[in-house]
This record gives sequence, structure tokens and C-alpha cells, in this order.
Amino acid sequence: MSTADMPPAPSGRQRSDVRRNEQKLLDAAASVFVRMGIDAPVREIAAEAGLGMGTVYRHFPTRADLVVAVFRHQLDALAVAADNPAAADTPYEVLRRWVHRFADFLVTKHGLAEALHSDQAGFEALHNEFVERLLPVLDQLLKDSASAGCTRADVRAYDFMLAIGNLCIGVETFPDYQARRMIDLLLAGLTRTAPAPS
Amino acid sequence: MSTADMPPAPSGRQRSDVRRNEQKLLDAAASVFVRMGIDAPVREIAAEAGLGMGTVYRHFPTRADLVVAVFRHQLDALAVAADNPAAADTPYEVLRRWVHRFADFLVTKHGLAEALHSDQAGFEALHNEFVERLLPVLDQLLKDSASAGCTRADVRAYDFMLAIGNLCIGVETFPDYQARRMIDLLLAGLTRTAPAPS
Amino acid sequence: MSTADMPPAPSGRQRSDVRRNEQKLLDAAASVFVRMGIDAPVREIAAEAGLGMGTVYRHFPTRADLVVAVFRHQLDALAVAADNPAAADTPYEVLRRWVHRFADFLVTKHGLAEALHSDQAGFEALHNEFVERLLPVLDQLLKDSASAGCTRADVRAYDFMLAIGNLCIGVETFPDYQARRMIDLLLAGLTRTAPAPS
Amino acid sequence: MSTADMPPAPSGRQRSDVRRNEQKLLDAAASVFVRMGIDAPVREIAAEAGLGMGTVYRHFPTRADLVVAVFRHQLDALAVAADNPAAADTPYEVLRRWVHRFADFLVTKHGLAEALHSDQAGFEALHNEFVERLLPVLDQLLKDSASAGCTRADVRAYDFMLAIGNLCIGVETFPDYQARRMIDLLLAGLTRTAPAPS
DNA sequence: TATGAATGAGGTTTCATTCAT
DNA sequence: TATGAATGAAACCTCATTCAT
Repeated sequence: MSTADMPPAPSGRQRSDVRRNEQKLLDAAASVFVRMGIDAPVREIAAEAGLGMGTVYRHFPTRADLVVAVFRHQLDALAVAADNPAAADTPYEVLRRWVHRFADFLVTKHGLAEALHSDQAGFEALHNEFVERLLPVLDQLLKDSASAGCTRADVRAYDFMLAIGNLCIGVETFPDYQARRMIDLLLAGLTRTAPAPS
Repeated sequence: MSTADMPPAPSGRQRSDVRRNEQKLLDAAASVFVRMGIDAPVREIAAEAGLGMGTVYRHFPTRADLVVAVFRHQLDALAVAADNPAAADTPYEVLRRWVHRFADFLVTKHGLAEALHSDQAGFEALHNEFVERLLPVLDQLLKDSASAGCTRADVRAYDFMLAIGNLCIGVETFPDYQARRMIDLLLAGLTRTAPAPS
Repeated sequence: MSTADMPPAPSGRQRSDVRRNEQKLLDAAASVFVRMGIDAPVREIAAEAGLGMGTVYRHFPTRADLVVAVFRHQLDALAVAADNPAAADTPYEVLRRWVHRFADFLVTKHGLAEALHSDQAGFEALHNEFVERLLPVLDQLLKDSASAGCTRADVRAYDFMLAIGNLCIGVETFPDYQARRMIDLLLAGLTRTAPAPS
Repeated sequence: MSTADMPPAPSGRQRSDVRRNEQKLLDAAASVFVRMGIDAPVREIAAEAGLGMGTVYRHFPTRADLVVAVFRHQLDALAVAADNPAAADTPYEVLRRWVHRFADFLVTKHGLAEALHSDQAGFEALHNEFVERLLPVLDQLLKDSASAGCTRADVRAYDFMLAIGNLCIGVETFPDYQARRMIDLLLAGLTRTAPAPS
């Protein structure tokens, strides 16, 4: 009932062109966001994609839509990254590894950590996207680790997620800043603070 | 008889007005930076100060000059905040208190933590300002604490300072984010990781 | 069947509109340059053309581009003006007529002579344009006339061209100044100075 | 009645200070006009004179007043330059020498020739100044030379004066332009044109 | 009388967004 | 559906000019 009553017959080909364009735009935007920040001129993104500016607006009516789409796309990979626990690790090890994978993600997608705090359009949506996709994963990892007695139980996944993200900020602009060490410090702080080894 | 015995002084009153205006501008800029970010229109700052735009440029020829001035002004207070050690504390306690004072500073100067990472003009100068003023203080505190055996000695003050700053980011925009808890977590990670308390 | 056999052509109509706008801009700029000088506000030119300011910048990214374009367009006509020698004239007559045509050009394009000396952006380009287009023509005319024994051979076309241009300056602003008489005086000075009245 | 009822007694000293300042301003303006053109910022002139901006305005309420004053000052020297005819010269030689002296003046006061055509405030006054001071001198020289049969009688001093001025334009900006040759050409055109080849 | 701080109009340029083709 | 030309608001920065001291 849906596609049937459309004009001459859009033909699968056209539809796939459209999708191809959307992909081009996502890739282009990701790359441009890195190069020029999340406030990069729309024209720049269109040019990078080899498309017209109107096409950007057709696919992503607001900048927010584009921003979210760019990163949603990249979050998918991370959301499933906790699914293969690698068997014989302690829950803390699993948590630890995921956290660093998260940091990898933020750091390699240069500028993403900073972008999360942009006060521009799309900002809220972007944040929500992260929360929706990653918070459940991290929450589970924290709970597992706490249940196993490895780590504190009084740390909220939300705070922890933002903290990790924050610690990644500035890696690019301050080349001397070693975010990884600080992330490890945060992880260390998470471990059951020695109060009673016995 | 009149002008002859004056110093070159071009009327003391005027000079004090000028200084008053400079202060107005610093206050206005601090407030506007918070509201609109470090890239706020100059016109906005002028308006907030109740002065003309030209006056802003007279006092601070480049945006960098203004940005640096705004924060240098506020750093002075913090740089001396470690001078009154409050006697009977452990070095770790002193460190801990200063770190929270630093966080207070960043958080109450709403937006300042974010501003530290702006990739705009004045950015480098701002960063340098922080490094020059605060790094020595923090470095000393860390060393004292490590010497006393309270904390690790393998943490660089530079990383730690940026980390604290980073953890404060987003406090305003994500009201649910509890930066203080994360700072405490980082401080906890700093403590000599309970090799054997006994 | 449809798009396949078209060239890449992005709709011929659009392109012609674009060209029409460019022409509008050239006309508008020529007119405004006369009225307000070569430094006229871009906004003025846009208004005169009935277009937006952005459009000016799209077509002519720098002021120099616009300035040069305005006059290049008008130089074309002059560069070929020496091609129809009108048969039975002496080379000196031909030279004389072209010089006055050049002066006509400068004077009727009110303000152009002055514009040639603007120390603003685009100035060098404008001068070069004149040199490239007109100098060869004038040089040939001078040589022909000198070869025929009508005029001195020791006058450089470059100096002469600038001199003609200079003599046209002020025609508008000093209504009483009769540039033509001075041009004739210069031409008279060019003739083989009374070889031997004996 | 006039100076008598003034305040405490301005004292000759003060008056001479005022005059000294005026001279400072004239010198400074002349120098700045050369360096930055006739539209140079007022502040620049004040700075060059080592005085406040307000003082500039006190002495020369409009820019026109300053411009005129600067050049009037320099015209005085030229106006008398024809007074010492050096005895044994032909009137044409005297004319010729004065013309080159005029050109010297324009060329060495870099930018002055161009300034004569500025469409800015003070322009008309400047032009008038030249006319009033120099036209009588040049007119007399032309008449003397014509009376002696050296040169044409049908050339108006006004046109000739402007022509000389114009030919000096661009000497600075087009280093390759040899204004002197063109002035000589104009002078050559002035000579009784090859009496009659018949 | 001299000063120079303050003002703000006016120029430049950039881009987000619309819309005719 | 895709295009990119056009628009114009908005930011920047520079002085001419005023006026309190």
C-alpha cells in the first residue's frame, strides 16, 4: 500500500541511490566534523560528500539530525562491543577493557568527546543518543563487576560514562595530555578501596 | 604654578575611571562567556558592561587578550588558595581540599572548564595561563602527598590538572551529572593502592 | 532515456540566469565605481544590481576580482579599436584618433582614470589589465608613426599611456578643466619637433 | 576690547605654545599624509605630533582645515619661487624651470598630486588653495613666454597647471613611470608649433 | 587648553537556509 | 530528487568625533 501508489515507479535503483547519498553524507560529515568541528559550514559537508547543499537538507532537515545520525552510526559498533566477553576474564577486566574501547572510540573519532558538549543544535539529541545506546551496556558491566566484589557499587553508570568521555577531551589539542593514565586512575579509584583486605 | 609641579599624570580621576571600566569589562566578559561561550559576540560583552564596543577593543585589542585577562584575574585567587594549609591536615587532605577548591572555581565560573578547550583565538594563551599559575601549586601538593606516602608518585601534575578540569565539564549542561563524585573517584585512584594496609 | 543522454549540464536556464546576474553586477559596479569611487561599499553595488551582498562575493570573491572584471570588460572594445585604420590616414592621424578614443573611454567611464591610481586592493590587477590589453596597441601605433617620420621615436608607450590616463583625471571634479586641450598639447609635443624651420 | 577681558592673562608664552603646537601638527600631518595618504587616521597625526587628538580638532575643526593648512604652508615657498628669474634666461626657460620646480614639489611631497583629486572633505579647499596661490604665477610665466614668441598663447594657465599636476600622479605607485619625460613632452607641445612647414 | 577614553556608525565578510530549475 | 545561486542577518573591526576631566 505504501510504495505502490507512488509516481512512475521509483525503482529499487533510485532508492539505493538515495541510501548511497545518505551514507556519503554521513561519512563526509564525520570527516568534516573532525576537521572543522561540529559547527562546520554545511557547504563544507556537502562538498566533501560531492553533493549539493540542498541534498544535505533533504536528508537531514536540521543540523541536529545530521549530528545525531553521524554518531549513532558509530555507536552501533560500540554498543555490541561488550557482547563478546572473552570468557575467562574477571568482570572488572571486562569493564576495564570496554572502558578503554570507549575511550578509543572517542579519541580516534577525533573531536567527538568535545562535540558531546557543544551547546549547539543537536547537542541534546547527541547526548541522548549516547545515553540510550551505551548507558545500558556500561551499567551492566559496572553491576557485574560490583557483584563480583571487584568494584564499588556506589558509582552511577551515568556519571562514569560522562567522566570517561570528559577525560578524553583535549587529547588532540594538548598533545602532552595523557588521557589514558587518567582513565586508569579513575578505574583504580573504582576498585574496592582496600579498606579491609582480610 | 599649576601644571608645572604635577607629575606627567594625566588627571588621576580619569585613570581610575579607566580602571573601573576595565573591571566592568572583565566582569561582563566572564558573565557572557558563561552564558554564550567564549566566542560570544563582542557586542554582547560591551552591552553587558554598559559600554561601547570600541571600548572593548581599546582595552583588549584581540579576543585572546580579553579571554586571558578574564581568567587570569580569577586565577590569582586560586593560586594563593594553597598557602593556608590549615595546620594539622595530612598532605593528602590538603591536596584533596585544593582539588575541590579548584573544581569549585571551575564550576562556579560556569563554563570555564569548557572554555579551556575552545579551539579559538586566545585558547593557547588561556591554557598557558592555567599551566603557569596552577601547575606549580598542584605539583607541590602532589609531591608533598606522595612524599608522605599517602599517594602515588607516578602521576603527572599536568595530566591531573587537566583531568580535574575535564571532569568539571558538562556540570551545567547535564544537570544530572555529578562531577564531584567523579573527582573523588579520581582522588581515590590516586591513593596508594592498598598494597597491604596491615 | 531521460538524464542519461544529457551532458553533465546542470540545467541551461539556471546558468544563463547566473550569467545575467554577473552582467548586472558588472554594470552596477561600473556605475557605482563612478559615483562613489573604487572603494564603494559592496552593499552599494549589490543594491544597485538589485541583488544580495552574498551574490557579489559569490561572483567576485575579492574586490580586485570585481574591479578587474568591470574594466576588462570595457577594455575589450578599446583593444580592437585600432584595427580599422580607415585607409588613407597618416600613421600620426591614426595614433591621434586612437589616443582620443582612449581618452573618450576614460572620460565617459567617469572616474575610471582616477580609479587606476587607487591604492586599494585590485589596484595592481587593474593596472596590469590596462598594460596587457592596451600597451601593445599603443606601442604599435607609436612605432608606426615614428617610422613614418611623423613623431619622435624616443617616447615610451608606457609613459605615454599613463600620461594620457593622468591627463583625464579631474575632468569630472573640475568642470573647468579641459583635458582634451592638454592631450592635444601632449600630442603636439610628440611630433617631430620642427625639424628645421630654416 | 577683545583680548582685554579674557581670564587671567594668556601671557605671550601660552600663545607661543599654541603656535608651536600648530606647527607640530602641520609637520606631523605633512609627514603622515605622505606615509598613509590624505585619509590617514587622525589619531596617527596626533601621535606623530606627540599631542592629543582633541588638540588636533581644536586647531583644525575639520579635516579639510588641516589638509589645506598643511599644503598652504608648503605652497608659500613655491609661490615665491618665480620671483628670482635669474636674469639672462629666455621667458620659456624661466617657465620651464618653474614647471619642473612645481613638479619637484608635487613629487617630493609624496602623494600630494594624488591628494589634489581626493573626493574627500577638504578637497575643494585644497584645489582652491592651489589655484589662488599658483595660478597667478603660472599665468604670468605663460604670458611672458608667449609675448616673447616662444610659446603658444592659446593655452590656459588653469588647464596647464592641472595637467602638470596630473602628470605627476602615479610616480610613486608605478615606479617605472617617468613623469618628467611626459612633462617635457607637454612643454615641447607648448612651443610654437613648427611655425609653418609650407 | 590639552587629553585620550568612549562611542557607534559603517565597512567587510561568512554562512545557514530557501527555492527556482 | 538534486542542485547550487541567492539572500541577508550577524559578526568582526576601524576610526571620526565628542566630551568629561
